[in-house]
Amino acid sequence: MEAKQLHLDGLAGGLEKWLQAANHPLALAVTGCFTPSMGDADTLILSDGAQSLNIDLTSICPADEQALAQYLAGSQEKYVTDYKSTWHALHGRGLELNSVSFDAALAGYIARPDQRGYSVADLSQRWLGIDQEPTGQAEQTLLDLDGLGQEEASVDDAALTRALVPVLTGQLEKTDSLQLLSQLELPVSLTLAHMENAGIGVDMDYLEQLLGELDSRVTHAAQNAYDALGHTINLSSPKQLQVALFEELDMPKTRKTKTGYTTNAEALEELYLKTAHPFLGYLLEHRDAIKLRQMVETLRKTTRDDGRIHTVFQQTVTTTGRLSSTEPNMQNIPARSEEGMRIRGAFVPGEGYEALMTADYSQIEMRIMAHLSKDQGLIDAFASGEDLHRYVAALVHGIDPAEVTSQQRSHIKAMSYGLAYGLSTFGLSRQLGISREEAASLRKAYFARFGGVQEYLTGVVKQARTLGYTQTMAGRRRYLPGLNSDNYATREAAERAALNAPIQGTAADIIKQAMLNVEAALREQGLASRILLQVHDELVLEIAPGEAETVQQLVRQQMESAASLSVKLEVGVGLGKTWRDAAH
DNA sequence: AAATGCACGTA
DNA sequence: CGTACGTGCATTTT
Repeated sequence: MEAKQLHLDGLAGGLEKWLQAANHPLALAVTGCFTPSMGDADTLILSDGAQSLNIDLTSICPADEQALAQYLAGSQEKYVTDYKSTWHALHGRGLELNSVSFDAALAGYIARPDQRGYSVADLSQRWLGIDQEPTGQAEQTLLDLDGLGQEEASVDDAALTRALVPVLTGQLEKTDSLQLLSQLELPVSLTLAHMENAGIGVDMDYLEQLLGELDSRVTHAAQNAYDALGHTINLSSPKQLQVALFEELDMPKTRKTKTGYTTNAEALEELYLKTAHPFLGYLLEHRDAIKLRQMVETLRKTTRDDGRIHTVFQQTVTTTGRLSSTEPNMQNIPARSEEGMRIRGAFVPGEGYEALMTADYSQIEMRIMAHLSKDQGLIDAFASGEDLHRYVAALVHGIDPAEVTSQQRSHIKAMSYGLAYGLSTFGLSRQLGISREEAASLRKAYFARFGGVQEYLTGVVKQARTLGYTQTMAGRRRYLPGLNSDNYATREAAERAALNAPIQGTAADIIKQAMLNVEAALREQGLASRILLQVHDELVLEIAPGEAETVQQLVRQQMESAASLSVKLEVGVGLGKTWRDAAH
């Protein structure tokens, strides 16, 4: 773990000096105050249930310093890396702090999730019209634990944050978003802090063995590729590949990109069918192996001394309300290929735990579509208990579910999923390898049976054009100025985004609520099992000895009741010694 | 050193 | 001509 330093800046500068002198191990940064529901923006309130401490940040006195020192004395160590962690650092110790700039950052995000940049400087510029330093200044102030001259800048941050309070509060009220912030996002932030602090266990021996294997795969594939080509090139350079493929080997040209011709996997597969040149096979093998190798290496490097990976969940990044994950990204660990799944085998329960559990929503976006569209056919499809795509295919083709061929089922499956992100008949035909006419008639047949879905989708876009934004079930908005663009491509892209945002966003609302429910229920029942990861429609939990059965029931119950839709929410649960084994 | 483009992993 | 992301590498720009 990193060395701990204490840091209080801004209006608490007096405290900072005192605590530095006392060489206190806790890192803590407070720059300003934002309380959407209560006032007292100048007061720092620490409370752990047994006692609370109020400090007037505008007039720190020695008595305040004494009280805070006493208060902090028993707390466990934390470190601060950004606004969220500032907030987490306090909440993670069972304290409540009503008034840090993290709240302002989240409030700014809720007010306009389509815009990026939620530092105090960004927010002040946007909402107060105050041009401060270029972006990044505010974070640097927080991060610069040893910095000189930070006090003055920090005072500005604090003052700006306080000035933001009424503006952002008003904005949240105006957009009916205060509840979304206070009842969902701020509580979820605490859950995320717990998950990040917990991290996920890594089997380092397994990972290193995997790395060795992949290394040799990379080496062999590269050597074979060079032999097939007759000389060495940088296989990772699209530019050099283009020379080799389209000039030396004189292969047919692929789809154009801005800088030449694509060399992506799909195009290479096609070239292989046309030319059967062995170089292409080795190149694809090299691509695959080097990608996996690089990913394993990243995981190895980011595993901390405690043998665990502590990802960071970003809460103010996506336009739809989903989380994202960085350092490393734990939401794109391979799951589809057999080879890729081996990476999931590296994630294991840590000491004091006996298993990992995955719990994922089954077809949550289609269920949300059924609910939002009120399409009786789709609602019945889910109520029937029949396999969804088989059932839908049977209706579309007017046959018995038992007569549906596997191709019919897969085509309908692609069509259904495509609806949620505005897939065109052109795109559908390309994806399924059928003609545009066939794709168009499939779409027509589909909407003949599921007219409610079509009406819903066109209605979403129409409403978004009128209002300027879409909305999720929890009231999360996405603004789409592109809907009125003069540019055809821009407008079309905005329409697809408008189709997708309420569906993807509502799924995000639901799983966030589920995370709160699950965590609360685990705590309530005194269980030691805990949530480690969220992957959009899936939770990964670490299971304490003897708790598997109880937790399985609890998780399923809490996730299924996170929202009340006109179709049932179904949750699949898997248990295993590794993340791979816990998948199902 | 920073920005851009391509490729590719996830839901 | 398919929504939402993050990361790494090569290459280009500053």
